[in-house]
Amino acid sequence: MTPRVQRKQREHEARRQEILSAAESLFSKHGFFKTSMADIAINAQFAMGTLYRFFKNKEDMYISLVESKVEELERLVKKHIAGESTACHKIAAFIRIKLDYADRNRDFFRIYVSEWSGFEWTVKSAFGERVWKLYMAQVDLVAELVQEGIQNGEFRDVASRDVAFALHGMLNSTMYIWILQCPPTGSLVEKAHLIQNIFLQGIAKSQRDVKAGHSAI
Amino acid sequence: MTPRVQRKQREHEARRQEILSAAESLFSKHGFFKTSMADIAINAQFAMGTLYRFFKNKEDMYISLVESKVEELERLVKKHIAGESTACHKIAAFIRIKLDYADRNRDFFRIYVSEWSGFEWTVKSAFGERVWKLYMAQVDLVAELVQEGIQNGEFRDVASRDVAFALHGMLNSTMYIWILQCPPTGSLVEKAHLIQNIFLQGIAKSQRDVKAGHSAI
Amino acid sequence: MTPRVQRKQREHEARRQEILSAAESLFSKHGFFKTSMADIAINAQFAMGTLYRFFKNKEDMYISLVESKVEELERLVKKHIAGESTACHKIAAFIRIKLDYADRNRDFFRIYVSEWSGFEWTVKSAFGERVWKLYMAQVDLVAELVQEGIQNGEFRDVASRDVAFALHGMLNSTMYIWILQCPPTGSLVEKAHLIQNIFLQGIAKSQRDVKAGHSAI
Amino acid sequence: MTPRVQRKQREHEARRQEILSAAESLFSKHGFFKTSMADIAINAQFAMGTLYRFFKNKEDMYISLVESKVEELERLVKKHIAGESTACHKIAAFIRIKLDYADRNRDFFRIYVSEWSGFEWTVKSAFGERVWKLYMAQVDLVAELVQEGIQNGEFRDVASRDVAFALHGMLNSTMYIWILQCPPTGSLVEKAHLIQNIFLQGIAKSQRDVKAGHSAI
DNA sequence: TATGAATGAGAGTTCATTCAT
DNA sequence: TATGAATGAACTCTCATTCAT
Repeated sequence: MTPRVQRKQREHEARRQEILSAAESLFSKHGFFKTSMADIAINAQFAMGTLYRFFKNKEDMYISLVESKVEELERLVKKHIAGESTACHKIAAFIRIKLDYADRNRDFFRIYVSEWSGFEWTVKSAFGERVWKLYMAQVDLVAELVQEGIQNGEFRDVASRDVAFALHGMLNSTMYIWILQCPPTGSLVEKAHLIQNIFLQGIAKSQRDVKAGHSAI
Repeated sequence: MTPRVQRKQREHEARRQEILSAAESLFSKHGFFKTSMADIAINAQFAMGTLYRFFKNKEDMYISLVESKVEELERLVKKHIAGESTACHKIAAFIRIKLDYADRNRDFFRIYVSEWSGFEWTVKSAFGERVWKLYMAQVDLVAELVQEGIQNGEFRDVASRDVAFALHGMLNSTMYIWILQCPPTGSLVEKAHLIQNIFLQGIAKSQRDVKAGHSAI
Repeated sequence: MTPRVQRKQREHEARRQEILSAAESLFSKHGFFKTSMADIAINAQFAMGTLYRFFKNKEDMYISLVESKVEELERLVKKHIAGESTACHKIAAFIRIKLDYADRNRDFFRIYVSEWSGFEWTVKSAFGERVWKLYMAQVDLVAELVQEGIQNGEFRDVASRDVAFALHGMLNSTMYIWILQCPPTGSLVEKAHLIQNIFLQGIAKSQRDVKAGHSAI
Repeated sequence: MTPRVQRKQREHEARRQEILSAAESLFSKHGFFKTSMADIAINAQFAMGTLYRFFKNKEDMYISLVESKVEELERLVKKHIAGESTACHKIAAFIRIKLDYADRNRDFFRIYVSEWSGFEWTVKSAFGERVWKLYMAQVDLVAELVQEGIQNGEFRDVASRDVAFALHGMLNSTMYIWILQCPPTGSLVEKAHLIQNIFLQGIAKSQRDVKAGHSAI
């Protein structure tokens, strides 16, 4: 009986992915609110009722979608960082991987970016919290790498968490404008060098501090 | 008769602001879709029909709100930048002013940040385009300052527009997490130095290029 | 003081007519429900509140409009019929006058025709009854003429009221299609002969009865 | 599976008819605008949303209602006319059938008559055009019969289309007053003879033309 | 007396979710 | 287990009418 059960589970998972895939395409095009369950059902070629066998409700489906992708990204990031030696290289790898992943998951990242700096209703709701934690895990990962670099003497003494947020912002906005381009020009990974340079030089041990912006506003 | 008409106009404008203020508070808390016109009417202490004397529809109200604030910000930015000499100082001022403005307009910036990297439906719609242009004007302003700095020899030769986007991303994400804090700790302007340092050092003429992240992913 | 009061009354009546004229144009174009009081106010160049000084409400205005025109028509009809000798000639005059009046009051007759075989809500309502009675007065007038003709031996013995309704139907449908023509071709009075001929020959003393339509349906 | 699908379709059609029936009753009593979708839903014993599974919107429902009935009438008319020999008999049959149908579809004909000489908004709208064409098809049918009669020497040389309109007007107004009677007295078909006589004698080859109504108005 | 901004009930329509089949 | 018709609350927006000025 076990192999039978296994097959069932595999099929279940396959269906779930089909639904998520249809949802991803629609959410990315129209956003959460302008996408209806009926649309998703039609796109996924399932009956509306069936969607509710896989997801508690629309919000759950949305969160599950984001969650699964962010988890995949997290796995990728961790795997590649492990192979790098210095904090500098690790962060460079992080930047590269994230942009590459966005490159290959345009639809999803349209959602991701909106979401990241987006819907408070999500952040606050019980479900949203799950995604929020995943986001924070990424920020914390970078923050740790920065900390590591500070201790190694690679970077100067900066507020690691703030700096981590700044990096995420740079990545998001870079991804964002690239995603908005209707026929995407070039690949997103090409931008990796720029971000790496700004960020790593920006927090590198500097011979002299930048002196700017001291007049009251 | 003219003074009478003037008073009417003043009162009209005052009411409009009351409505926008109520809308700002609600949109910032619940987002565009989860805020109903009825909610706004109650909050603004007007009848629902009255809202439609001031705004064509819900979207128009939302866009008007964003537009007016972004325009105000733009005016502030331009005014303060004019007083600075080098590109470096100008950008530093830009960073400081934007964070300070967010500091003083928490509700609005919750909307702003969501919006910025957000709703495609807004970007695409006729109204949204107006706001989108204002956003882009800000990006272009920074891009020009960067260009100026490159020519002055303050910065190295970077893609000014990409770099401008990166800065906006940093600012947005910094503002975002600060805004999310429920009892806001400290002031947002305190973060200005960090952003200034990362960004300006990040694009400064470097004695040595950063060498990182060349392994294939 | 009396002349002053008279002038006031004259002015009042003039304003009333201006409003009715604006209303006529709009009601005829869009119908009762699709015409708003705001539209009428703008068209009449009065403030909305002013309309309510002249008419109790929208329905009252509508009914007043129909009433005044139908009364005018009734006066015209009575005046011209008085000059004719036989029932035949009187009915012919009736037909001619009505078509001529429609010819010169296109806007109104668009309303009239809709109304005649139209809104039961009007017929049933307290106001509608006033108009309904005016309509019936016209039918009764024709019925009396027919009766007169029967007694004179001009017409055969028909149910005068039913026949009167039939004539009104013919007139209305003839007016209706003519009114619908967007650039009106020819004049409506030209159709008078046809109607006169059909109707008067139709109820004339016939040498032989029409034999038709006796099979069960 | 086919029988199952068939049953579903039957049930679907049955529900559609239930809704149309409720709508017919309400539209006929209160007219299009004074009948709300909520009223119809309650009367049809369905939820409001359900109505929209069967009809795109309120207008579509209304038009569908009129259309289906008018089409049924058209089929009936064509069937019965086919069995008659002379133009005279055919027109007599047309009159009889239409009055009989109105007799048996009081509610609907209250709508029909209003509609016929009524709502321009309907005539102009995309949907209304469909109904308008059906009306015109009926007029054209009669016009052709008249033409036939003229060529056969049954009728004198009249403008067939104008005459067809006149007949429709007679029928409509006859139906109209009968429908308005609150407890209906007698049957409507009884009036058929009168209309037949007036119309057929009215356009019959006359030994002498009617001479009337030549004085200027 | 004339104004027109304010009102708020009520309209048509949508859509996440349920449940009998 | 899968279905999709049915649900009905909630939405945005309209407009006849009122009333303070």
